[in-house]
Amino acid sequence: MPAGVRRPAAKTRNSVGAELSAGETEFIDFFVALARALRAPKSLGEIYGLLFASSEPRTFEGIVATLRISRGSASQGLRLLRTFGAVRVVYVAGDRRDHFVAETELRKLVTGFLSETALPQLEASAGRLDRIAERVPTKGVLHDRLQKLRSWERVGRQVLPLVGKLLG
Amino acid sequence: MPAGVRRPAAKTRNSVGAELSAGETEFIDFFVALARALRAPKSLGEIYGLLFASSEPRTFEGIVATLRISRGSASQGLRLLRTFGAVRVVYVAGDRRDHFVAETELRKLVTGFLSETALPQLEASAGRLDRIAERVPTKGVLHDRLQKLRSWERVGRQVLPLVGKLLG
DNA sequence: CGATTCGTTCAAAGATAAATGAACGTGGGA
DNA sequence: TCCCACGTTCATTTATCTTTGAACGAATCG
Repeated sequence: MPAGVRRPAAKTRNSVGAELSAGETEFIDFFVALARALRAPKSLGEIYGLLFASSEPRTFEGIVATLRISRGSASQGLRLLRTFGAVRVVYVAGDRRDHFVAETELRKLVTGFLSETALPQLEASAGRLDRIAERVPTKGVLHDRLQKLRSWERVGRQVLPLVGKLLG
Repeated sequence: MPAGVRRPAAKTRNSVGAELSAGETEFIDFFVALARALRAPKSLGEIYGLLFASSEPRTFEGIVATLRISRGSASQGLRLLRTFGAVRVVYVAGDRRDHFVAETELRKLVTGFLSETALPQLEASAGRLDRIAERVPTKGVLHDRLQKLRSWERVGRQVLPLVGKLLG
Protein backbone atom coordinates (compact mmCIF):
# COMPACT_ATOMS: atom_id res chain seq x y z
CA MET A 1 0.00 0.00 0.00
CA PRO A 2 1.45 3.36 -0.99
CA ALA A 3 1.51 5.82 1.83
CA GLY A 4 4.21 8.44 1.69
CA VAL A 5 3.44 11.44 -0.42
CA ARG A 6 6.37 13.66 -0.98
CA ARG A 7 5.69 17.31 -0.46
CA PRO A 8 8.00 20.27 -0.76
CA ALA A 9 10.23 20.21 2.27
CA ALA A 10 9.11 22.39 5.13
CA LYS A 11 11.56 25.01 6.21
CA THR A 12 13.96 23.25 8.49
CA ARG A 13 16.05 25.59 10.50
CA ASN A 14 18.90 23.49 11.67
CA SER A 15 17.57 20.09 12.55
CA VAL A 16 17.49 17.11 10.28
CA GLY A 17 16.63 17.44 6.63
CA ALA A 18 13.09 16.11 6.60
CA GLU A 19 13.45 13.30 4.11
CA LEU A 20 12.91 9.62 4.69
CA SER A 21 14.78 6.88 2.90
CA ALA A 22 12.87 3.91 1.53
CA GLY A 23 14.33 1.80 4.31
CA GLU A 24 13.26 4.18 7.04
CA THR A 25 9.80 4.30 5.56
CA GLU A 26 9.62 0.52 5.77
CA PHE A 27 10.47 0.56 9.44
CA ILE A 28 7.87 3.20 10.14
CA ASP A 29 5.37 1.17 8.19
CA PHE A 30 6.17 -1.84 10.31
CA PHE A 31 5.59 -0.01 13.56
CA VAL A 32 2.43 1.63 12.32
CA ALA A 33 1.09 -1.86 11.66
CA LEU A 34 2.22 -2.92 15.11
CA ALA A 35 0.49 0.07 16.65
CA ARG A 36 -2.73 -0.85 14.90
CA ALA A 37 -2.40 -4.41 16.17
CA LEU A 38 -2.01 -3.11 19.70
CA ARG A 39 -4.90 -0.75 19.08
CA ALA A 40 -2.71 2.24 19.72
CA PRO A 41 -2.83 5.48 17.75
CA LYS A 42 -1.09 5.36 14.42
CA SER A 43 1.04 8.33 15.40
CA LEU A 44 2.64 6.30 18.17
CA GLY A 45 3.81 3.82 15.59
CA GLU A 46 5.10 6.55 13.33
CA ILE A 47 7.07 8.23 16.06
CA TYR A 48 8.51 5.08 17.54
CA GLY A 49 9.33 3.71 14.09
CA LEU A 50 11.17 6.86 13.14
CA LEU A 51 13.22 6.84 16.31
CA PHE A 52 13.83 3.11 16.04
CA ALA A 53 15.31 3.61 12.59
CA SER A 54 17.38 6.64 13.54
CA SER A 55 21.06 6.46 14.29
CA GLU A 56 20.99 9.83 15.98
CA PRO A 57 18.63 11.34 18.55
CA ARG A 58 15.85 13.37 17.01
CA THR A 59 14.52 16.72 18.10
CA PHE A 60 10.86 17.44 18.55
CA GLU A 61 10.91 19.70 15.52
CA GLY A 62 12.74 17.06 13.53
CA ILE A 63 10.06 14.51 14.31
CA VAL A 64 7.24 16.86 13.42
CA ALA A 65 8.89 17.94 10.19
CA THR A 66 9.94 14.48 9.07
CA LEU A 67 6.65 12.75 9.76
CA ARG A 68 4.49 15.73 8.85
CA ILE A 69 2.36 15.36 11.92
CA SER A 70 1.03 18.11 14.13
CA ARG A 71 2.86 19.31 17.21
CA GLY A 72 -0.04 18.16 19.30
CA SER A 73 0.22 14.60 18.08
CA ALA A 74 3.95 14.59 18.53
CA SER A 75 3.75 15.97 22.04
CA GLN A 76 1.10 13.53 23.20
CA GLY A 77 2.60 10.57 21.41
CA LEU A 78 6.03 11.19 22.87
CA ARG A 79 4.58 11.57 26.31
CA LEU A 80 2.82 8.20 26.10
CA LEU A 81 5.89 6.51 24.71
CA ARG A 82 7.91 7.91 27.56
CA THR A 83 5.50 6.60 30.17
CA PHE A 84 5.96 3.15 28.64
CA GLY A 85 9.69 3.58 28.70
CA ALA A 86 9.75 3.12 24.95
CA VAL A 87 11.35 6.51 24.35
CA ARG A 88 13.93 8.42 26.35
CA VAL A 89 15.15 11.97 26.30
CA VAL A 90 18.91 12.25 26.02
CA TYR A 91 21.04 15.23 26.86
CA VAL A 92 22.91 16.99 24.11
CA ALA A 93 25.48 19.54 25.18
CA GLY A 94 24.81 23.08 24.14
CA ASP A 95 21.31 22.46 22.86
CA ARG A 96 18.36 23.33 24.93
CA ARG A 97 15.93 21.26 22.87
CA ASP A 98 14.84 17.77 23.86
CA HIS A 99 16.48 14.95 21.98
CA PHE A 100 14.60 11.66 21.73
CA VAL A 101 15.81 8.12 21.25
CA ALA A 102 13.98 4.80 21.12
CA GLU A 103 14.49 2.09 23.68
CA THR A 104 15.10 -1.06 21.64
CA GLU A 105 15.48 -3.68 24.33
CA LEU A 106 12.49 -5.98 24.07
CA ARG A 107 12.37 -6.85 27.74
CA LYS A 108 12.25 -3.23 28.80
CA LEU A 109 9.58 -2.44 26.25
CA VAL A 110 7.33 -5.27 27.30
CA THR A 111 7.75 -4.83 31.03
CA GLY A 112 7.24 -1.10 30.68
CA PHE A 113 4.08 -1.65 28.71
CA LEU A 114 2.72 -4.26 31.08
CA SER A 115 3.48 -2.32 34.20
CA GLU A 116 1.63 0.68 32.79
CA THR A 117 -1.36 -1.24 31.50
CA ALA A 118 -1.87 -4.72 32.89
CA LEU A 119 -0.62 -4.04 36.38
CA PRO A 120 -2.95 -1.13 37.14
CA GLN A 121 -5.81 -3.19 35.78
CA LEU A 122 -4.96 -6.06 38.07
CA GLU A 123 -4.86 -3.73 41.02
CA ALA A 124 -8.19 -2.21 40.13
CA SER A 125 -9.64 -5.70 39.83
CA ALA A 126 -8.86 -6.60 43.40
CA GLY A 127 -11.06 -3.83 44.71
CA ARG A 128 -13.73 -4.59 42.20
CA LEU A 129 -13.90 -8.20 43.26
CA ASP A 130 -14.38 -7.17 46.88
CA ARG A 131 -17.24 -5.05 45.73
CA ILE A 132 -18.79 -7.97 43.89
CA ALA A 133 -18.42 -10.11 47.00
CA GLU A 134 -20.73 -7.75 48.87
CA ARG A 135 -23.57 -8.31 46.42
CA VAL A 136 -23.34 -12.00 45.86
CA PRO A 137 -24.75 -14.86 47.94
CA THR A 138 -22.26 -16.91 49.94
CA LYS A 139 -23.43 -19.99 48.10
CA GLY A 140 -24.37 -20.93 44.58
CA VAL A 141 -23.12 -20.22 41.08
CA LEU A 142 -22.29 -16.60 41.58
CA HIS A 143 -20.22 -17.43 44.60
CA ASP A 144 -18.36 -20.11 42.68
CA ARG A 145 -17.73 -17.77 39.79
CA LEU A 146 -16.41 -15.13 42.11
CA GLN A 147 -13.87 -17.63 43.42
CA LYS A 148 -12.93 -18.31 39.84
CA LEU A 149 -12.32 -14.63 39.21
CA ARG A 150 -10.23 -14.42 42.35
CA SER A 151 -8.10 -17.28 41.12
CA TRP A 152 -7.66 -15.51 37.79
CA GLU A 153 -6.40 -12.47 39.60
CA ARG A 154 -4.01 -14.54 41.69
CA VAL A 155 -2.58 -16.23 38.62
CA GLY A 156 -2.22 -12.91 36.85
CA ARG A 157 -0.32 -11.48 39.75
CA GLN A 158 2.07 -14.42 39.74
CA VAL A 159 2.55 -14.58 35.99
CA LEU A 160 3.06 -10.92 35.21
CA PRO A 161 6.56 -10.70 36.71
CA LEU A 162 7.54 -13.97 35.08
CA VAL A 163 6.87 -12.63 31.60
CA GLY A 164 9.68 -10.19 32.07
CA LYS A 165 12.06 -12.96 33.04
CA LEU A 166 11.12 -15.01 30.00
CA LEU A 167 12.28 -12.18 27.79
CA GLY A 168 15.59 -11.65 29.52
CA MET B 1 -47.72 -11.11 17.85
CA PRO B 2 -50.67 -12.05 20.10
CA ALA B 3 -50.16 -11.60 23.79
CA GLY B 4 -51.84 -14.80 24.80
CA VAL B 5 -49.92 -17.34 26.83
CA ARG B 6 -49.86 -20.43 24.71
CA ARG B 7 -47.23 -22.43 26.43
CA PRO B 8 -46.57 -23.83 29.93
CA ALA B 9 -44.04 -21.69 31.77
CA ALA B 10 -41.90 -24.60 32.85
CA LYS B 11 -39.06 -23.79 30.48
CA THR B 12 -38.68 -20.08 29.92
CA ARG B 13 -39.10 -19.53 26.24
CA ASN B 14 -39.98 -15.92 26.76
CA SER B 15 -38.33 -13.06 24.93
CA VAL B 16 -39.27 -10.33 27.38
CA GLY B 17 -39.23 -9.79 31.09
CA ALA B 18 -35.71 -11.12 31.55
CA GLU B 19 -34.30 -9.66 34.74
CA LEU B 20 -30.79 -9.48 36.13
CA SER B 21 -29.96 -9.84 39.80
CA ALA B 22 -27.68 -7.31 41.45
CA GLY B 23 -24.97 -9.95 41.56
CA GLU B 24 -25.23 -10.76 37.88
CA THR B 25 -25.10 -7.09 37.07
CA GLU B 26 -21.87 -6.79 39.02
CA PHE B 27 -20.29 -9.57 37.00
CA ILE B 28 -21.35 -7.99 33.75
CA ASP B 29 -19.98 -4.71 34.97
CA PHE B 30 -16.67 -6.38 35.69
CA PHE B 31 -16.36 -7.84 32.23
CA VAL B 32 -17.45 -4.64 30.55
CA ALA B 33 -14.57 -2.94 32.30
CA LEU B 34 -12.27 -5.74 31.22
CA ALA B 35 -13.45 -5.38 27.64
CA ARG B 36 -12.70 -1.68 27.73
CA ALA B 37 -9.24 -2.43 29.09
CA LEU B 38 -8.62 -4.83 26.24
CA ARG B 39 -10.07 -2.27 23.85
CA ALA B 40 -12.79 -4.62 22.81
CA PRO B 41 -16.39 -3.60 22.17
CA LYS B 42 -18.47 -3.17 25.26
CA SER B 43 -20.99 -5.68 23.98
CA LEU B 44 -18.38 -8.42 24.14
CA GLY B 45 -17.98 -7.77 27.83
CA GLU B 46 -21.71 -7.74 28.39
CA ILE B 47 -22.26 -11.02 26.60
CA TYR B 48 -19.35 -12.83 28.15
CA GLY B 49 -20.18 -11.47 31.59
CA LEU B 50 -23.77 -12.65 31.32
CA LEU B 51 -22.71 -16.13 30.27
CA PHE B 52 -19.98 -16.24 32.89
CA ALA B 53 -22.54 -15.52 35.59
CA SER B 54 -25.11 -17.96 34.27
CA SER B 55 -25.62 -21.40 35.71
CA GLU B 56 -27.52 -22.53 32.61
CA PRO B 57 -26.80 -22.13 28.92
CA ARG B 58 -28.45 -19.10 27.39
CA THR B 59 -30.25 -18.85 24.10
CA PHE B 60 -29.57 -16.14 21.55
CA GLU B 61 -32.95 -14.61 22.26
CA GLY B 62 -32.33 -14.80 25.98
CA ILE B 63 -29.10 -12.88 25.62
CA VAL B 64 -30.66 -10.22 23.42
CA ALA B 65 -33.64 -9.78 25.73
CA THR B 66 -31.69 -9.81 28.97
CA LEU B 67 -29.00 -7.40 27.89
CA ARG B 68 -31.27 -5.31 25.69
CA ILE B 69 -28.83 -5.26 22.83
CA SER B 70 -29.56 -5.61 19.15
CA ARG B 71 -29.50 -8.94 17.36
CA GLY B 72 -26.68 -7.66 15.24
CA SER B 73 -24.47 -6.93 18.22
CA ALA B 74 -25.30 -10.26 19.78
CA SER B 75 -24.59 -12.17 16.61
CA GLN B 76 -21.26 -10.49 15.95
CA GLY B 77 -20.21 -10.51 19.57
CA LEU B 78 -20.93 -14.20 19.95
CA ARG B 79 -19.09 -14.98 16.77
CA LEU B 80 -15.96 -13.21 17.97
CA LEU B 81 -16.15 -14.83 21.37
CA ARG B 82 -16.43 -18.21 19.70
CA THR B 83 -13.36 -17.60 17.56
CA PHE B 84 -11.44 -16.89 20.76
CA GLY B 85 -12.82 -20.02 22.32
CA ALA B 86 -14.37 -17.90 25.07
CA VAL B 87 -17.88 -19.09 24.31
CA ARG B 88 -19.15 -22.48 23.18
CA VAL B 89 -22.43 -23.69 21.79
CA VAL B 90 -23.86 -26.63 23.69
CA TYR B 91 -26.49 -29.05 22.46
CA VAL B 92 -29.84 -29.14 24.17
CA ALA B 93 -32.13 -32.03 23.26
CA GLY B 94 -35.36 -31.11 21.54
CA ASP B 95 -34.49 -27.46 21.04
CA ARG B 96 -33.36 -26.23 17.72
CA ARG B 97 -31.98 -22.99 19.06
CA ASP B 98 -28.31 -22.42 19.87
CA HIS B 99 -27.41 -22.53 23.54
CA PHE B 100 -24.34 -20.63 24.65
CA VAL B 101 -22.02 -21.13 27.60
CA ALA B 102 -18.86 -19.34 28.70
CA GLU B 103 -15.50 -21.04 28.83
CA THR B 104 -14.12 -20.17 32.26
CA GLU B 105 -10.74 -21.83 32.22
CA LEU B 106 -8.14 -19.08 32.19
CA ARG B 107 -5.54 -21.02 30.25
CA LYS B 108 -7.95 -21.74 27.42
CA LEU B 109 -9.12 -18.16 27.30
CA VAL B 110 -5.64 -16.73 27.12
CA THR B 111 -4.25 -19.21 24.65
CA GLY B 112 -7.34 -18.84 22.49
CA PHE B 113 -6.97 -15.09 22.51
CA LEU B 114 -3.26 -15.17 21.79
CA SER B 115 -3.51 -17.70 19.01
CA GLU B 116 -6.14 -15.57 17.30
CA THR B 117 -4.37 -12.24 17.76
CA ALA B 118 -0.68 -12.42 18.59
CA LEU B 119 0.14 -15.49 16.54
CA PRO B 120 -1.22 -14.20 13.23
CA GLN B 121 0.60 -10.94 13.87
CA LEU B 122 3.85 -12.78 14.41
CA GLU B 123 3.39 -14.68 11.20
CA ALA B 124 2.61 -11.55 9.27
CA SER B 125 5.72 -9.97 10.72
CA ALA B 126 8.01 -12.60 9.29
CA GLY B 127 7.01 -11.73 5.75
CA ARG B 128 7.13 -8.07 6.50
CA LEU B 129 10.68 -8.30 7.75
CA ASP B 130 11.74 -10.02 4.57
CA ARG B 131 10.23 -7.16 2.67
CA ILE B 132 12.15 -4.67 4.76
CA ALA B 133 15.34 -6.59 4.11
CA GLU B 134 14.99 -5.92 0.41
CA ARG B 135 15.01 -2.18 0.89
CA VAL B 136 17.69 -1.81 3.46
CA PRO B 137 21.47 -1.64 3.00
CA THR B 138 23.45 -4.67 4.10
CA LYS B 139 25.41 -2.45 6.45
CA GLY B 140 24.70 0.36 8.84
CA VAL B 141 22.04 1.30 11.35
CA LEU B 142 19.08 0.08 9.39
CA HIS B 143 20.68 -3.28 8.91
CA ASP B 144 21.42 -3.54 12.62
CA ARG B 145 17.89 -2.55 13.52
CA LEU B 146 16.49 -5.13 11.18
CA GLN B 147 18.48 -7.77 13.02
CA LYS B 148 17.01 -6.46 16.21
CA LEU B 149 13.50 -6.86 14.85
CA ARG B 150 14.29 -10.38 13.74
CA SER B 151 15.45 -11.22 17.23
CA TRP B 152 12.22 -9.80 18.63
CA GLU B 153 10.27 -12.05 16.35
CA ARG B 154 12.31 -15.06 17.35
CA VAL B 155 11.78 -14.37 21.03
CA GLY B 156 8.08 -13.88 20.50
CA ARG B 157 7.81 -17.19 18.73
CA GLN B 158 9.53 -18.93 21.61
CA VAL B 159 7.69 -17.19 24.39
CA LEU B 160 4.14 -17.40 23.07
CA PRO B 161 3.70 -21.13 23.73
CA LEU B 162 5.31 -20.79 27.14
CA VAL B 163 2.68 -18.34 28.30
CA GLY B 164 0.10 -21.06 28.00
CA LYS B 165 2.17 -23.38 30.14
CA LEU B 166 2.58 -20.73 32.82
CA LEU B 167 -1.15 -20.60 33.23
CA GLY B 168 -1.66 -24.35 33.54
C1' DC C 1 -46.06 -26.94 0.74
C1' DG C 2 -46.61 -22.00 3.26
C1' DA C 3 -45.74 -19.87 7.69
C1' DT C 4 -42.68 -19.20 11.39
C1' DT C 5 -38.54 -19.18 14.01
C1' DC C 6 -33.71 -18.64 14.16
C1' DG C 7 -29.65 -16.32 13.40
C1' DT C 8 -26.68 -13.61 10.02
C1' DT C 9 -25.49 -9.65 7.18
C1' DC C 10 -24.69 -4.99 6.09
C1' DA C 11 -25.79 -0.02 5.26
C1' DA C 12 -26.53 3.75 8.08
C1' DA C 13 -26.58 6.08 12.55
C1' DG C 14 -24.43 6.93 16.61
C1' DA C 15 -20.52 6.92 19.77
C1' DT C 16 -15.46 7.18 20.56
C1' DA C 17 -11.01 8.12 19.76
C1' DA C 18 -7.22 10.56 17.29
C1' DA C 19 -5.25 14.53 14.85
C1' DT C 20 -4.98 19.30 14.21
C1' DG C 21 -3.51 23.96 15.14
C1' DA C 22 -4.06 28.23 17.65
C1' DA C 23 -3.23 29.94 22.14
C1' DC C 24 -0.48 29.49 25.99
C1' DG C 25 3.37 29.10 29.80
C1' DT C 26 8.23 28.62 30.46
C1' DG C 27 12.80 29.66 30.32
C1' DG C 28 17.15 31.03 27.74
C1' DG C 29 19.81 34.51 25.55
C1' DA C 30 20.92 39.22 24.13
C1' DT D 1 14.36 43.51 30.67
C1' DC D 2 12.17 41.94 26.33
C1' DC D 3 11.96 38.60 22.80
C1' DC D 4 11.60 34.34 20.86
C1' DA D 5 12.34 29.25 20.63
C1' DC D 6 10.47 25.27 22.71
C1' DG D 7 7.02 22.30 23.87
C1' DT D 8 2.28 21.63 25.99
C1' DT D 9 -2.72 22.08 26.20
C1' DC D 10 -7.22 21.79 24.63
C1' DA D 11 -11.38 22.94 21.78
C1' DT D 12 -12.55 21.61 17.31
C1' DT D 13 -12.39 18.79 13.31
C1' DT D 14 -11.74 14.41 11.31
C1' DA D 15 -11.37 9.51 11.21
C1' DT D 16 -12.54 5.14 13.03
C1' DC D 17 -15.16 1.84 15.48
C1' DT D 18 -19.56 0.11 17.41
C1' DT D 19 -24.40 -0.51 17.39
C1' DT D 20 -28.65 -0.76 15.34
C1' DG D 21 -32.42 -2.70 12.69
C1' DA D 22 -34.38 -4.06 8.39
C1' DA D 23 -33.78 -7.46 4.95
C1' DC D 24 -32.39 -11.93 4.10
C1' DG D 25 -31.57 -17.26 3.73
C1' DA D 26 -31.92 -21.51 6.02
C1' DA D 27 -34.15 -24.74 8.74
C1' DT D 28 -38.18 -26.43 11.15
C1' DC D 29 -42.98 -26.70 12.07
C1' DG D 30 -47.90 -27.39 11.10
